[in-house]
Amino acid sequence: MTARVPRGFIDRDASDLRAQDAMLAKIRRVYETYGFEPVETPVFEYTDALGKFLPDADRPNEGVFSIEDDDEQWMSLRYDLTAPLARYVAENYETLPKPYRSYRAGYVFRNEKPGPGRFRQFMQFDADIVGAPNVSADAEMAMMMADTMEALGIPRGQYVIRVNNRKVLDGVLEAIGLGGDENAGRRLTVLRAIDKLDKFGVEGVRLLLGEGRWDGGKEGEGDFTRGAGLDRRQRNWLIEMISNFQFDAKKFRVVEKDDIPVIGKGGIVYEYDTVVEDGFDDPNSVSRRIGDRLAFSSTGMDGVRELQSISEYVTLAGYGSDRIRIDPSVVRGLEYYTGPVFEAELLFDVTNEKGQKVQFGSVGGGGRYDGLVSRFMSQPVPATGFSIGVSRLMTALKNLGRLETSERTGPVVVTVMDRDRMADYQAMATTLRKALNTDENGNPVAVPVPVEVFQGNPKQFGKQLQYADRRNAPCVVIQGGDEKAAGKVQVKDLALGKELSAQITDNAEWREARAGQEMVDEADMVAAVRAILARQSGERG
RNA sequence: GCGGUUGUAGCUCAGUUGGUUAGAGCGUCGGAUUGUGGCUCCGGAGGUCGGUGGUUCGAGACCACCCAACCGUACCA
Repeated sequence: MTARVPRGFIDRDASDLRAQDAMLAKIRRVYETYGFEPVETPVFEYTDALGKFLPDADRPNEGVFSIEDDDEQWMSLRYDLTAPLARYVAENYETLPKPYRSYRAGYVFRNEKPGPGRFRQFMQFDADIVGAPNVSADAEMAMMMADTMEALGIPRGQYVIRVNNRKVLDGVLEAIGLGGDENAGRRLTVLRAIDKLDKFGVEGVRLLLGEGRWDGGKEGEGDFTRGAGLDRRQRNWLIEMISNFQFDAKKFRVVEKDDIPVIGKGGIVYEYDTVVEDGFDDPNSVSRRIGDRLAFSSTGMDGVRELQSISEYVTLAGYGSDRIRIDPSVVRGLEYYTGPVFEAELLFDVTNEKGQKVQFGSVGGGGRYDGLVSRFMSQPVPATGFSIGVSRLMTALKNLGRLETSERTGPVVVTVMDRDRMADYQAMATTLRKALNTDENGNPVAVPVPVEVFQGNPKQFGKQLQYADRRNAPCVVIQGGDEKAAGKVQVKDLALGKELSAQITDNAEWREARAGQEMVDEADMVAAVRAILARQSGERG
C-alpha cells in the first residue's frame, strides 16, 4: 500500500497556510470596508439546487462530485459559491436586509482533469450584493475588486479589471445574423472562440470563428478544433469589435494599433475591404458602424448604455482605465450571467520553476446574475457579485514576491538531560510559556511564542539539538545534573551558535566550545530567554 | 475526450548492439561523539526497473495492450 494523495488534490504545509491566512485577512478587510458581512454555507447542496442535473438523464453532471442520499436525493459538492448563496438567500429571504451584502471564503470542488495550477479542490473568496438592480452595484463590484488587488500588494498597472456586458455580445451576435434559437449552438461556439483571445491571439480566434484550428500550429498537426463557420464579413465585424475598440464614457472609438489595450497582442491588420463592402471608405467611421449594428438590437443598446453608466461611475470615483477598463472581448462563463461581467486579470509575466514564461491571466471574475435566486422564488431577485480564485492568486503573489512567507520562529525547546526529571522540565516549560506569552498587564501577546519540552527519545542529547535546529528554534534550555546541583540553567542561542560555528572546522573543538551558550541562575531563566528572543528579532528587522 | 512525449530508489538521473547480483549523487537512518546543532569520515535501509502478456537460452532494454504523469487541445457550470 503506497501513501498517495488523490489526483488533483494537494496537501498544504504550515507556511502555505499562514500565507493564505494573511492573504484572506487582507481581502476580508477590503470587503468589510464596503459593508459586506460573512456567511457560510455547507460544502454539500442538493444537486438540483446547484442546477447540475443533466437535462436528459436523471443523474448529475459528471463534473460535480455527487452522492445519492438514502432518500434517493442527489447531493453534490458545490462547484462554486454563487449557486449556494442563491439558495441561502432564497431560503432566508424574509429575514435578510435587502440589498444583502455578503462575502464568504470556502473550498469548491470540480471533478475535472487537473492540470498545472488547476485542482479538483480549491478555494474561492466571493462577494455579492443581492437585491440591487442598478448597474451602480456592478460598478461598485468592479471598484472593490480593484481595491482588493491593490490591498494584496499588486501595483497599479500590473492588473486590470476588465468589464463587458453580456447584452452587448448578444446584440453583436444578433447584428451579424446569429440571433434566434436555431443559432444557439453557433453563438456558443463564437463566444468560446472570443474567450480564447488571450490564449491564441487574434489570428487564432479568426481561425476558430471560421473553419477551425489545428493545435499543432499548422494544418494537419495535432488536434483539429472545428470553427464556427462564419463568413469573412461576420468574422471581421467580430474581430474588429474585440480587438480594435475600447470604450469610454461617450462612445466606442478606434484606437491606434500600437495602443491596443491588454488584449490582442500584436493587433490585427485592418481589413479595409469589409469597410468598403459596407459602403464606408473611411476607417474612422468604423466606430459608427458598430453603433449602427448594435442599433438593430435593443438588447445590445441596453448593454452599451449600461457600460456607459458603469464607465461614468468608476471614472467619477477616480478609477481610471489603468484600473477598470471596458473590454468587449470579456466573455466570462456561459451560463447564468445576464448583464455586466468582469474579470480581474494580472498583466505581469512570471517565470515558473521550469524557466518558462507564463502569463497568469484571470484570477477572478463575476457579473450580474439576475435569474439565479429567482429560480427558488416567485419573484425576480437581481444580484451581482464576483469571485476570487484564492489559490491561483496566491501563486501569482508568490511570484510577485508579495506573499508573506517569512519563516516563523520555532519553539523554545526545553531539553531533557535526565529522564527521571521530566516533571522539572515540564515545569520549566510552563514557566517560560506563561511568561513569554503574556505582557505586563497579563494580556496575550500578539504573536505567540511556542515553548515545548523535547518529547522524543532523550537518550542522545545531540538529537535534541538537531531537532531544535530543524524546528528553527531560537534557543534551547539545558539543565543537567551539574547545573541542577548549582541551581543554574544553560540557555543556548542557536542562531549565535551557528554563526560562531562558521569559524570552527574541528568537531571536538566545536563541541567543546558550546557556542552561544550561557549559564544563568534558575531565577534568571526567563530573562535570559527573553534577551535571546529580543536579540534575534532585532537582527531580523 | 483527442494528439504528442515520458515512466529505473523519497528526489535528480546513469544503465553499452538484449548478457551474471540494476548503479551514482542528494536526501534519510545509524555510528565515529553514552552532556551539545554545523563540517568531515564510516556504515545501513530503501527497487516486483509503471502493470500485464509476448518474443528469447536470457528482457530494465525489443513487441502488444493497459495504467499514470507531463505538454498541447477540448470541456470548465
